[in-house]
Formats: sequence, structure tokens, C-alpha cells
Amino acid sequence: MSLAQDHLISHHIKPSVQRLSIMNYLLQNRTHPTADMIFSDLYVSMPTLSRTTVYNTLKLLVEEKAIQMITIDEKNARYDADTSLHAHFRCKGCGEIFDISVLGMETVRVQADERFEIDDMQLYCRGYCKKCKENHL
Amino acid sequence: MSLAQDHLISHHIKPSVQRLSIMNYLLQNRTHPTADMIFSDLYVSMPTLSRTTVYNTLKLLVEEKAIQMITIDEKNARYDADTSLHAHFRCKGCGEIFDISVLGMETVRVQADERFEIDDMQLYCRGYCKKCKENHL
DNA sequence: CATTTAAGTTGTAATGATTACAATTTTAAA
DNA sequence: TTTAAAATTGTAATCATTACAACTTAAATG
Repeated sequence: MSLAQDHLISHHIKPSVQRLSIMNYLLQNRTHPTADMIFSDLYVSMPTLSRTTVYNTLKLLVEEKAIQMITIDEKNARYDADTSLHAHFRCKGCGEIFDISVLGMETVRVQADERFEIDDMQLYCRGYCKKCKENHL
Repeated sequence: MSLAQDHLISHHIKPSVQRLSIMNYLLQNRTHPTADMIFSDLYVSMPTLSRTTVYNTLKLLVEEKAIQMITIDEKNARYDADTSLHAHFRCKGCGEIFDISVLGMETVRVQADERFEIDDMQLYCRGYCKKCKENHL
């Protein structure tokens, strides 16, 4: 029984070959890939795969909260199989996105209680990673 | 002396008519507008304005930290003249973006100290606002 | 199991925000 | 002034994402 299959089923998503493959990719690759990265990488071993299917599947996975969409990169949406409460850092030099654990994020109390019903919270940080800082950009 | 002019000069941006008008718009309209909203609204009283100038100016303003870009909306970038530490809430019903003050956001210590040099931090929340919740979406 | 229906996938074409670029205008400098 | 640099403009290109119609696969019914 694959992790990907369990993950899909527990989020009420019928596991097709394509969905399993995309879900598995995201579980394996914690690099916050774009839809196109996922497509390109899977395409080599699955040449019948369509880009549209990748987009459709990602949308479904996000709707069912099986993964999360990250909008820290203005250009493309990024996807993350880790839906636990953690922050993201994007390096303005190399563009890489890193996970950051945030102490006390649970305790960040948003002054919004009655005004809004919050489903989802994301903390984004931007700057330069160590490597890029040393290589002057 | 206009606020917009002071704001530009203090951020080392040469104040042209177009830049002043865009900066002023953002100081006046705290609605987190898109580039196109800014263009459309200014265009009526400034028919020589170009959409490209709006994009160029917004990019410059962000680079000089005179305003901030918000990527809570996957479709379009939003812009905010308020660069102080505050969070944003986007309603998945009506699409409106609200400011939220966050107690303790300063104290959110990111476990990233030596790994990253953080320039900028943003907290995004998504869900439904009171009005949309009542009107069942 | 045969057949009908629904769900999922595919490829192409459209959309829409943003950027590239070359021409023109405005501002600053010599 | 004349010349050079900076800013603006309009159009065309780019590129991620979505719409859509055709096709395929899976499920449901009898």
C-alpha cells in the first residue's frame, strides 16, 4: 500500500494512475515544485501525461486539502505535500524555497476572531540564503 | 508638500507626475489594488498614462521599499502603501483583502538565523469574511 | 457480460497578467 | 542651447493557467 494511495483515499480523492503519480511525486520531492516541474519530471517516464491533468489534479488536491499551494513566488504557484504549520523562505538570488519551522506560530493570535473565519494561514519570508549572500547575489 | 512627494523622496525615487499620482493613489486607497485597478482609476483623469508606466513604477516602488507587493491572490499582484508589520486576510467568497493586526508577530522568531537573511515577512490568511459566511458563499 | 453513464484524461486553443522593446518625450547636465 | 540620460509610451511578445471538446477509462445497471 503506497503512501500516495493512502493520502489520496484519506482525502476522498479517487486514486487514478495520474493522481497517484503526482501525489507520489509531491511526497517524494519536498522542493516546492511548480506545476510545470512536476509535469516535466513525470513526463519522461509517462509520456501520455498531459499538462492539463497536472493542473486539474493539483487544483483538486488543494481543494481537498491533500496538499497546499504556496504563492511566495509571484511567477508560478508552488505546491507542497507538507500541510503542517510551517513557514517558507524564498531566496531572491537563486529562487529556491526553503521550509522554516516557526516557534510560536500557533500562538500568533490574529485579531480577527469575529470578523473572519480563517481556514488557512501562511507565513512567507524573503531575502537571501547563505550561499547567495556569500556569492554577492 | 504632498505626502506622496515626501514618501517618494525619502525612498530615493525621483518624483515624476506619473509616480506622484500612483504613489498618491496608493496612499489614498488602502484597498490593496492590482496594477490594473490603479491604471483604470487613474486613466480617467490622466488619459496619457500608460499601463506599462504603472507596472514600471510599482516595480520601482517595491524595490525601494516604498510600498509592498502582496501575493495572497494567485491571479494578480496586489500593492499596499502600508509597509508596517501586519497580516492580510483574503476572503475566498468576495475576493476582498483586509488588513489584520497581529499581536505577537514581532516575536515570531523564525528558526533561520544563520541560514537566511530575511528582508521581508508576510502573513497571509484565507477563509470567508462575515458577510460572505452569512450569505452562504 | 453487455451496455449505458459518469468520471477522468488529453491536446489544442484561448485568456489574461506581466514584460520586452523600440520610439518618443521629458528632464538634467554640460 | 546642445547633448546625454532618464522616464514614458504603445505595441508586441511571453508565459502560466484555464476553457473546452474529443476521447478514453472506470463504474453502474440490468
